[in-house]
Amino acid sequence: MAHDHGMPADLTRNQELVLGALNHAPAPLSAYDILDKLRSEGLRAPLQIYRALDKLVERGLAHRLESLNAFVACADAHCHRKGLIAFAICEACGKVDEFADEVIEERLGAWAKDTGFKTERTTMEIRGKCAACLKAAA
Amino acid sequence: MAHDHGMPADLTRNQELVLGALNHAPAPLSAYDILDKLRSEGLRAPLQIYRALDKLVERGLAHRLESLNAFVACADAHCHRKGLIAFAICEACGKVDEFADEVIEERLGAWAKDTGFKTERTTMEIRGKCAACLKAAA
DNA sequence: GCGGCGACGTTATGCTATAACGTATTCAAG
DNA sequence: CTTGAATACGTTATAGCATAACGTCGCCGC
Repeated sequence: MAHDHGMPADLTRNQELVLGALNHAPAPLSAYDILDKLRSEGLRAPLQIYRALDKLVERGLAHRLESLNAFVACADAHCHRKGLIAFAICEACGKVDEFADEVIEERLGAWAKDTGFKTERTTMEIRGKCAACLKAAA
Repeated sequence: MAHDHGMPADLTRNQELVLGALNHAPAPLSAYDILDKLRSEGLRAPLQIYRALDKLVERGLAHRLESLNAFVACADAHCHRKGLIAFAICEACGKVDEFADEVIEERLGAWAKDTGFKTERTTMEIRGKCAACLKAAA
């Protein structure tokens, strides 16, 4: 497959459009960025975007990056990755790398257990420069 | 000391006021929350708050919580904690617990080394319910 | 003195997100 | 069939978060 943008079949039109926009973007998009890309499709209001994003995030098809107030498509289009996901965000090119680490997850779990905290959601975001940009700058 | 709010002596008036507001708050405050608390001191514009916050965060006296768009005083008023800090935010009472974990730091460092990513800043925020609130709800 | 620097104050503006309302569609139970 | 719940939709208005751009002031070293 040259371009794997397979999406679940049961998305609504708006959800499909929003996910499509995220899939084709090389970097995270804000809700308003997405709106601008989709005006030609008839979308007009921020709420149309936010509502679609809520569903997509809920289903694990997209992620919200808290430190950017922006969104990305899930790196793995097929499976909803379980557990904690970390994001590495390049401040030069904007690309986002997504990874999981069981050890980190286990450490956070241990901390929660020790303190009696009930975790509902965890965000981990690393800002910096990716290898490609470092190389290009050298 | 009953109430340890010792601050560095070289803060400007605005920085002192803002840090004071954060120190006395039981939960994170948004910049506008702070502004409202400080109107009686003569502060009027958001920028006055944001400028002070920038400096405080830069010096490690306060932290920004990305997932809340809000700020807290550093839990340890004296030393600027080094390295990565994780925040556990209770969605019931708003309290924030701040902790560090070398293992996590080491794992992220290893990931960065492997992929050639140069980390500049990391945010880790856990949302959930604290032990006290869980107990109260039971 | 003077020039650089950093903090300050003010106005205006831009970006991010949600409230509140009503409508359209689907679908299953009665 | 039809009625009611559930869900998505569209629109307008508004709330909440953050910064641009300008000029001023006071400090300090030269």
